[in-house]
Amino acid sequence: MSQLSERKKIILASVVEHFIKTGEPIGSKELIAKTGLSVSSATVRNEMSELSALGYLDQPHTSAGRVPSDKGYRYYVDNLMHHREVDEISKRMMQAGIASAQGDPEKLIEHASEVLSELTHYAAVSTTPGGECTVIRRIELVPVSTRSAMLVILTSNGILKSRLCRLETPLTARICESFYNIAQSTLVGRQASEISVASMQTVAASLGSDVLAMFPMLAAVCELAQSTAQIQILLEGQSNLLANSEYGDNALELMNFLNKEEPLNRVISNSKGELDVTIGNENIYRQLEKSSVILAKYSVRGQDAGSIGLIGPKRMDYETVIPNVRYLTGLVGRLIEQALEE
Amino acid sequence: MSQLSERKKIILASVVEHFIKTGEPIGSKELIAKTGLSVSSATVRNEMSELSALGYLDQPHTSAGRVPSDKGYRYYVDNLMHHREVDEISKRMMQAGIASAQGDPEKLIEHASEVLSELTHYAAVSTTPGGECTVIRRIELVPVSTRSAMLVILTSNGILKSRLCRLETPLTARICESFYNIAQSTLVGRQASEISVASMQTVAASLGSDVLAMFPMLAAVCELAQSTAQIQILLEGQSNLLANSEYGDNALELMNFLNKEEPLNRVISNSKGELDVTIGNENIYRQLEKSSVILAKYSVRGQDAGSIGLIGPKRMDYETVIPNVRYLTGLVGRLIEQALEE
DNA sequence: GTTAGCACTCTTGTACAAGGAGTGCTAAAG
DNA sequence: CTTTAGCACTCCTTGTACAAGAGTGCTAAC
Repeated sequence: MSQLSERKKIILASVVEHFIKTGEPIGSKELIAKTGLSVSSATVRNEMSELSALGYLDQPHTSAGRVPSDKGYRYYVDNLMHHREVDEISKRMMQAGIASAQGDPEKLIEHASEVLSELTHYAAVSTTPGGECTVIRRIELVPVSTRSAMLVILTSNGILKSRLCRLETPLTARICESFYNIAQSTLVGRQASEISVASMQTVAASLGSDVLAMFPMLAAVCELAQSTAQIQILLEGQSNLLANSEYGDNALELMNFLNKEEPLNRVISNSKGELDVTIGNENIYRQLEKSSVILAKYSVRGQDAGSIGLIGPKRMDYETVIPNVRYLTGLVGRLIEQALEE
Repeated sequence: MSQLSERKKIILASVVEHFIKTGEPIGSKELIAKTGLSVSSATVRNEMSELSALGYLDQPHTSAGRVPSDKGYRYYVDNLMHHREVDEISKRMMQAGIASAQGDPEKLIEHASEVLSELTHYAAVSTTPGGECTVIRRIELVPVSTRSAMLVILTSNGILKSRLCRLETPLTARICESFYNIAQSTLVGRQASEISVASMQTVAASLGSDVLAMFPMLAAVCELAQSTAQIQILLEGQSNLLANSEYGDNALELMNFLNKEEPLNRVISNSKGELDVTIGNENIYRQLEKSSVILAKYSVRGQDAGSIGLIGPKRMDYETVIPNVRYLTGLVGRLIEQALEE
């Protein structure tokens, strides 16, 4: 299947690159001018005809030039494309863009998405670290007034969240201490996702008369724990997609699709390897049939922590964009690790 | 200037309402059918002709029907429109949408924007509370390990922010205490926006040899204070705008405009009254010439705290949308106040 | 295997006519 | 002075026709 003649490879690569650059089909004559092949246009036509028969090229209509099919893009990405070095300016931009958010992993990912979409002019998607492996590391309760307190929670992957908590009854020292005991014994060291309303009820049952005073705090800690476990999906720079004329009237449909949590979640979790490119109809959703999705995982301490990627038209500039995404995930992983050092 | 005959008012209102509903111009004949006016089409034509001369109506071309001009919309909004009651379902949706975020004013505003854009199918903009009047209410430092600590900051308007802070030297009890003293004496009670790198340097100067150990914390507290003072601008549901065909090719331009912080900021801060409608070219930016902006302020304890509003095509459904926005700002203000009660 | 030549196909742009919707004006009626 | 019928006029839209241009596929010769 990957046994294309050298010449076919040159022709296929040329069609893909031309289409990526211009968005226009290319004909046999123009292709010769571009590649410098020393054969006649008829020969190229024969080759293109075979490439069409093999499914690598499409024709918008009988007498237009050729454009790459999904299979053509796939072959290009897997076998023909050069992986460019990330240029210094882009590296700087990425570093500068996320440096300000060190110490807060969620902000870090947000900034990373922003800078990536700005750099590439496509839409960036990403997931914050979290999920199953998030463990509660620390819980603090700080009284603010007699009827309110700040609750702070820190997780193993460096996520820090806090919220104000209003109380039904005055906060006594005894209640405070009791809360600390509970936090220490039944919450710290646990997976954040385990801490549900149900598990709180077991705790509450053992409290006797303090249950009323404690209730708002337990509810708040529960909510807070869940929000740290919750992986957030970020979408940045969607408006970049509008500049791509291939979407035309489908732009609205695509936007609506991207703004729905659940399918987007499935798209992201569907990616397999370290870096994964999904082209057109390879996507599980019809709404992405005109798009390519590039997704790379960032890892923290050797574990997959989340993904950062791009969504754009199939004629994305793969050669420069893929290295960018790869570089960025590396950078993000390292920065999160740094923040976690003891 | 507002002295239009009753009949002219009926006609103007009818043109506006028809255009809001259908997006199409309306002619004299169809207008009679719609309004039930018992005059001939020629009479209506004369009236329309005068309304055009007065600048309330436009003609896309000589032989099309009439559409409202900016001035026509203005007259409609100011004098002709009915203010509908907010229906129960919408009220419920708004309440439900923001209830889950009580206790965190920023989340509250975010959810409010989401629910508003969902409800109206326009783009929602909003600003979080903050700005000049934000006063630091409380600062806490919680050691996590020898080399890191959590820093928590609470403001007068209920915003609670925290971040992890990495230290150069081990955290001793003395350093902790020293930090508390500084926080208590020079930070708490101050306006958050006053706390700049410069003001920190004055503090640092008085520290002697502890300055090195203290530096990361001071930098962090400074950054945190500034981020609480910083008003955030939220934009939600931009993709709703794509469904409005009047934008056509300008959709991209509009989106790009809306995604820039600074001009959007100016648009919002430009609103005057309690609730402000800006139509088409009344906007200070050309990019909004095809849009209307509705902005309402929410207030906390009698002070303006921020704005929530909508951006949509000029043919927005003002009658239902304006009451919605007004209701929502009321709700938001009350909820923030509740969270602040001692 | 390669190439020149040619008929064929399909898109794009222009031109033009027919049809329709709506106006503005005039002159007569209320 | 207001209202109305009537009519010519304008402009958009739709459909058709036609020519130009680009590119292909095929055939036959090299």
